[in-house]
Amino acid sequence: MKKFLKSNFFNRDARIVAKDLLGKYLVRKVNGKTRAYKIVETEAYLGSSDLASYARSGMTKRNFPMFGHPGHWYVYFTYGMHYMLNIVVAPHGKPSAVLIRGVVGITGPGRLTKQLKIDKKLNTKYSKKASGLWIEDRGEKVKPNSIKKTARIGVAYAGEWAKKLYRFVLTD
DNA sequence: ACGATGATGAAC
DNA sequence: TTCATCATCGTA
Repeated sequence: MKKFLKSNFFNRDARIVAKDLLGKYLVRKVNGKTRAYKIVETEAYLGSSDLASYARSGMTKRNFPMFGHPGHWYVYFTYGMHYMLNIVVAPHGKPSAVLIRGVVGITGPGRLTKQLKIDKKLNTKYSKKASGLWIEDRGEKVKPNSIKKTARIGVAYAGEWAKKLYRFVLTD
């Protein structure tokens, strides 16, 4: 049973979406080949008050997709080398997103985008088959006690926000 | 464990 | 113009 995740799934609090994405499948179609990757690591980034989020200092040329509609991809370039894959969540106008950090077999957000050939061409595209990148629920149950909550990675500068347990990892 | 990498945006 | 960053790879 495959169920395509629509915008109503993403139109919720970033923390809820981040947790619910564990065990779902990121599906990538490139050059006619379709592959599915089980999501095992995510991070939630909240609105403009979240000091760890790029939305912290208002809208910029890079972060504007976060202000768009839930269910759109937000791909940004960082450290001059890596693309990061996020899905825009929460109601329209509230700049939040979920960073997809890892899937089964691929650890790390930069490696994920490299292996799946994800770059800025997908930025602001809607998560659907026609975009070549979408998310499916394949009916797999996730046990609540197999979800680990930790602090987010690489955000030590964010004061109190750095301590919040907004990273979700599927441990089995 | 540490430096190089080098786009983007903020602070100066 | 300088500095730090939602990371990763090479070298040690």
